[in-house]
Amino acid sequence: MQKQIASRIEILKVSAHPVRIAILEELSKGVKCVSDFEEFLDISQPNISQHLAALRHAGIVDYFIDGRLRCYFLKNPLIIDLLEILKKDYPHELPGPECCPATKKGTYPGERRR
Amino acid sequence: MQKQIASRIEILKVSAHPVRIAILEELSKGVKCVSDFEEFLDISQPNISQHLAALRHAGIVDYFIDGRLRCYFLKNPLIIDLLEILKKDYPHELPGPECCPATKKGTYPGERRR
DNA sequence: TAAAAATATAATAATATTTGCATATATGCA
DNA sequence: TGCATATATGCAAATATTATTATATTTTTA
Repeated sequence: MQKQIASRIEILKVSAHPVRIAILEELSKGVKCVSDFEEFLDISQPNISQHLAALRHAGIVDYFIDGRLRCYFLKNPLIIDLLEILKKDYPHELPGPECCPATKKGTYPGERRR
Repeated sequence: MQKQIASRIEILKVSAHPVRIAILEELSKGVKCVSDFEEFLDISQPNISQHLAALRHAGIVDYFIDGRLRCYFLKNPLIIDLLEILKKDYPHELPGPECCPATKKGTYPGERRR
């Protein structure tokens, strides 16, 4: 596996958490400071800071300082595409192989001894 | 958070593992049975089965049976888009807010007391 | 029918993640 | 300077994930 893929899997892993997705969704709309998140996330301030720290350490977000506010913003462009996938409509499952998945039996298409 | 989003975050979470991404990448090329995975994944057979079980339980893959082979295939269409994101080229970071992130100082754009 | 092949399951141990709570730091203001 | 505000950090407990090992199940073949 390439290194780049590995680091992107790490990005996925860090993002794949309900609170962190909610944070990222908000940040996709614009800059937000920590107490903004307190208004709509039903978790403690330290916990919010911890999630933000995880996102920061993964290079997903960054912040600038305004007085005592930390103003967070999105940094990693992959996140935009990821958020899109979460909202996209997928009307059907993928088409199964042309065997008979209904019966759960079929013929393996690969080269294989029996 | 909507239920659908929550279940998709679960899909992400299950997928965000190097071995499971390698499995999904292979399955995106076509049906594969468990011993096919043994040929290029450097982990034990039981561990492969466990990863496949995790993917099955999440509704990401399914299988049909051919004799003693279990022929796995991709089921969830979101995975195709996810794999694409992992390979896509992202040449730059997202443009920062129009303040001065270089100095890490700036002015919070939201409505807030100081 | 017994053995082999392909795969799954179960139990365990090691490790990582998550949260809660207490406390620390830094800034602005009286 | 001292206090309030905004946020971060450290640590412990609870929980979840991962890999390992042993064993079970199913199907084919001899």
